Amino acid sequence: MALRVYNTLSGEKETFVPQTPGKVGMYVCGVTVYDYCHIGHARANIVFDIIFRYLKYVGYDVTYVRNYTDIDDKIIRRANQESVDYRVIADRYIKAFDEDMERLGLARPTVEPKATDHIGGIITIIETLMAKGHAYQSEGDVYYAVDTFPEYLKLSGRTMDEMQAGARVEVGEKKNNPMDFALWKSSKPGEPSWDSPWGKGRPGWHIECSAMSMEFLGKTFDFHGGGRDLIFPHHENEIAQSEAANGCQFVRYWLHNGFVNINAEKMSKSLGNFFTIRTVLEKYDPETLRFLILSAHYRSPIDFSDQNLDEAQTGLERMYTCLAAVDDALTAQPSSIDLPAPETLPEAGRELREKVDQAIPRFCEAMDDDFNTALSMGVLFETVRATNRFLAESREFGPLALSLLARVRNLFAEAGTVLGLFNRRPVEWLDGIKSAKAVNMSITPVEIERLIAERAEARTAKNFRRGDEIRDLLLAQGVHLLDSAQGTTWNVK
RNA sequence: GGCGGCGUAGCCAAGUGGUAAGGCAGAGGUCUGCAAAACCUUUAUUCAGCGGUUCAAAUCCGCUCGCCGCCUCCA
Repeated sequence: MALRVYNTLSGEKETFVPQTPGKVGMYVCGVTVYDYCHIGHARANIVFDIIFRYLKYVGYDVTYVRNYTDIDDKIIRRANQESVDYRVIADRYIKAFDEDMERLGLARPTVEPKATDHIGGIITIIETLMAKGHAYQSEGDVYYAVDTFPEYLKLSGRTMDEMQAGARVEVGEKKNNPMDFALWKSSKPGEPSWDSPWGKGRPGWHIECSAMSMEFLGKTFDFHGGGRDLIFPHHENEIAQSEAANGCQFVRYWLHNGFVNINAEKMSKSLGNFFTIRTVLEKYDPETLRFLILSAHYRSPIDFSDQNLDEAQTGLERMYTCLAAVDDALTAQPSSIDLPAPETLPEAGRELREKVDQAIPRFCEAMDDDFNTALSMGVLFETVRATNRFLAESREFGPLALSLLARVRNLFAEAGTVLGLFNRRPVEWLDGIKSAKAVNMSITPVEIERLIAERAEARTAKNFRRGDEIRDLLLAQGVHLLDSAQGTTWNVK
């Protein structure tokens, strides 16, 4: 089954054929580093992290480039506000971004270039564009003349007329056409600047991506990704620059992720309705956030709320609880060889074996269909149910059963390398969730343990009334007791 | 105003022509001294509404209603 991806350029799902067999070049627009990242950034980065991981998983040699935009108006403004060099701001938020992505469990891209390290390449492209008549100088600035590129707006599928109809047309006296955009901006005194054939200045926003992608991936490469909101103008302008300069196709498959919404509205800085990644991670586990993001298709909008995060956590707990039980069965078994002779699997076992046999193929089939993570997680949940059933119906496990459970464990580990989940030992993850919940309780774990001990004595003495009193008392505090043959443990509701 | 997308159970969500995955929540049951977890059963004759095409539509077409996005920095 071949990988099929939705290409924004064609508006259709297409079978992916790499430019060079066995290799993939992929560029994703990173962040402008002037503030902490919010959940929208988390989604974009997680989505492309999964795509990166899956491409590697199916055997491609992937070169993944994700840039930092470290020079920009907003960075300069922020630097002025704090009266520091722009570099201080850029470096601070690059560090913050790296920390956030690390906590979210993102795989490191192959290259993470900074715009300011590629000024030379940027200038070269602008010179080429000027030489070819696609750009013109105007009062120290250099603009791209969109009229010279007939295919302009092919990505967003609109026409110049449609774009301008009703749109606020800012009259840029410096521009020949209001739709023209800056390739190079002259700098005001005191602003960061680089020398160029057009005087001191800095690059426009779009040109850096053309320069960096060409540097690391060549003139034509396979995937270019980013949020939907980058389609216009950013990606449209990148196409105009790169294709006009190089005279060949820029990107073969354009991928765009959907937004994170708050109450059905786009989360954004300008609306002020955003949550930073670090704020969310104070309360929720990184894998929980990842789970929530993976539970919807990457192109659909996703609503962000505590309720959705809570549900995601419950769902992940279900998976981890199952894996913990599998680990238990796998390690708690006597290693002696005098286990029951070659057993035949009970019905639940045969059903599980069937699920296990199909799990990875079905998982891949889902991922092959434009990275359908929501469907792929459905496959995992079905495996969880079959596993739990088998566990619940088996008293003891023979070699056949144990090898089946080991396969369950392996398939989750395998799917986990693609989804970026199940990185922790199940019991550890569950303990982490438990203690996070316990923070909000009015009772300490020590007290809970003491009450459990008292209850155990009462129960031994068949004093169930006292035992139940203690259970109810703890329940009132949100503590559930779990009795088992091994003793009593507790969990937080 | 122009262009585009979406509307699937109480909630989240997959499904783009063949008769509705999965998760959460709910109900009943098994297990348990009682619970919890787990398991079993159950919860949309129906996919915003109305019409059309087809042997067959949530899936294609048209219209209506509602929500959202882009057209300006934005993941």
